[in-house]
Amino acid sequence: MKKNNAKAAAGVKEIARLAQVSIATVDRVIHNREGVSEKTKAKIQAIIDKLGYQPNVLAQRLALAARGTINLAVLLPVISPETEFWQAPKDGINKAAGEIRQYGVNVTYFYFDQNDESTFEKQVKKIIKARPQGILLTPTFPDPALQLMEHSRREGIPYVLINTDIPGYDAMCYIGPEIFHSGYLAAQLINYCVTGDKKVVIAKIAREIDNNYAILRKEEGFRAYFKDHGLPNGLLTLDSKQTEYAVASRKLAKLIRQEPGIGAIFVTNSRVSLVARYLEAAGRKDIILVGYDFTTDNVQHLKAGNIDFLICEKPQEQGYRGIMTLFQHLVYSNAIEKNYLMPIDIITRENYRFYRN
Amino acid sequence: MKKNNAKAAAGVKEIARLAQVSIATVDRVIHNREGVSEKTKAKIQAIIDKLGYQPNVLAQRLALAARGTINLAVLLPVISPETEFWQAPKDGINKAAGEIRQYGVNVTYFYFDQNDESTFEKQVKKIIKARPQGILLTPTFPDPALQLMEHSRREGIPYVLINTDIPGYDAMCYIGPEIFHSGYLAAQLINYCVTGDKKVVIAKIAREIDNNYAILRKEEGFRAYFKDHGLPNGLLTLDSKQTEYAVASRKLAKLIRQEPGIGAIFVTNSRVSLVARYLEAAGRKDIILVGYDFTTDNVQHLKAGNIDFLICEKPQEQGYRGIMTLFQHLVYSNAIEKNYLMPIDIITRENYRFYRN
DNA sequence: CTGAAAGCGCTTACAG
DNA sequence: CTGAAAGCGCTTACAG
Repeated sequence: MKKNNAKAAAGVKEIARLAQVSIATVDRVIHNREGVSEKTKAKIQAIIDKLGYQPNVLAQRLALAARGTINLAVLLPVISPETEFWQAPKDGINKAAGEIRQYGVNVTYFYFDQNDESTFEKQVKKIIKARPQGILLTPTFPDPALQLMEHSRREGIPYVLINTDIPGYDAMCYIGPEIFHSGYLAAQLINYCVTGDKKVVIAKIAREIDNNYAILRKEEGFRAYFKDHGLPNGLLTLDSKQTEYAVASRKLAKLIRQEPGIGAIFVTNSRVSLVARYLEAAGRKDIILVGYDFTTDNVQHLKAGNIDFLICEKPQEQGYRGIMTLFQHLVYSNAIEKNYLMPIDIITRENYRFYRN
Repeated sequence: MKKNNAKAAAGVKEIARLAQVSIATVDRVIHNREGVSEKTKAKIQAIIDKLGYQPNVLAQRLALAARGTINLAVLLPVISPETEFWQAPKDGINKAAGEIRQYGVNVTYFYFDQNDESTFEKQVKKIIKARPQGILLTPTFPDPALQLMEHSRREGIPYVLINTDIPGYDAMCYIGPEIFHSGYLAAQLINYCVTGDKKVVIAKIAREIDNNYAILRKEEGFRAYFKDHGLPNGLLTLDSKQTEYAVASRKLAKLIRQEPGIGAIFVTNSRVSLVARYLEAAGRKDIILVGYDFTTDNVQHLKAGNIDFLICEKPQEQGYRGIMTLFQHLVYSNAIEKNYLMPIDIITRENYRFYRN
């Protein structure tokens, strides 16, 4: 029977008593503030070290509550049925905001249209004007995003990127998946499920394919896996810049007609439900389908057996952690971890029930 | 641009001012304590409701720090190379203990030997004698575990079960996986990877197979899947009550020799590394291997390609959450969620790098 | 360079 | 039934 801790931890008062100084002076030493003689400082520091002093975070926060409000800006896509994915990060952000609201933290949302770069630019300008103390964003449009990040760096405003990184740019903090590996993993799963005589399709269904870094990078990872482990009987491509079911399904139908022996389809984003819907309608339960994100539609199709694997990277936690990172940095000067890579979760019909975003 | 919150939240002081009473009386109403006239109570409650008052948790906790120490008892297996799995829950418990230590919470460990029920019984007696305010345990041996739980129920001591539940017993709180589904999922994965002409092996390698509920229940889930979805060419069994490599591998070798056409092996616990080691030595990379837990050995074999899938149920989080549940119940009278089912995570060679226990 | 005092928002004896 | 006051451990003007 071992005790985990013995005596109650000593606080500033006890340190002050031992050093025969006031607690204000102790506080100065603890926070490395100016205006303490070397001698007193050394004496106090020695006692702190000896006692293994750990500040009471509760009391710290409570005392800090006296300080003014902290304003955080959040730049995300508007949430529509088509962008349901973003509800999850938003839920996480709201959860965090709720927890730290009582410490005087304000979270303000700035929404842009994923299909219109100019709305992103407009919101960037608004954020700059609002002068928040911290920023959470997803860099859907790299150019204006870089502009915001550069501005923040100059002004000393911390920011956090979620969901997607900007390749080649040394961002202050990224919280999200290693996208390349995410595609790599998708290929591994398919490789397990499909025999060597089958063809595999990479489907990219998005308005903006060519400058969507996430989609392109997932494809790279996917192709890399097959390059490393031997190719299936063929790697086909399906691109659709129109995201309506009618269009996407027509293209898909054509491809399947022209290319017999398709064993699996990998959809690089949450639009996998469109493909699922088509396969269901066409009665093609034999084709393995892998895609992204724990959205209502997708889970429905997973349940029905139309989707085999969903890959998901805890979007809610990304939002939550992003806000908390900013908060802890601003309030406690905690260092910001440059890269927090999320787990790449595999969801199937048999474990989705227990999944937590 | 929507604001998430407007004015700073009102506190007890403001409520007292508005109701023209003292904050002590406000406090009484907030906590539903005796000794407030109906009239005052109603007046104060109305103001609380109108303001949507939310207590400042920080201040609450800080004030509570004045109260005495809370003692929590933890009943877990001793950690040896063979039971490395338990390091993870312990890490989670230690993490939680560290966070709440400053609020006067003490965590005391009681260790038993997984292969010796009498050590479990002995520790149960010790715990009862120690009179902790809360208990965290894993019911490896159901009988003495039930004894402890019944005792706790009578005494009004909250307890939390982690990792394994006791079937048919209505425990106060269980934090862990739905074990049946865990086996079911394993079967699904194998079903994806193996063609119908192959045989599948269920390997149970443990000193105590017959009264190990977790192992039996996983097997049930595993078999149920194949019953629901059609059987492979044969479902074989490998039991070994000796957990040394020499013995287990000999049995395995014999089975593989006798039964050609084995396509996959499912190991119902973390001993999967023994099988991995054998398959590697025998050069049988063609056999799909599925097992449990993110231990050093297992991850090594995953990396090397000897294990295909590891199923893992966040053991660290189980420990962390278990302690936090007790803490929050004891300090804030938070209700205890009866069942907190952990996600059933799938780990492969391509995503283990990003996994967080 | 140092200290006394007020305050963060809540809880708790204690007094009436 | 109700209130004044002290205290949780820390931070911060302010005074010297």
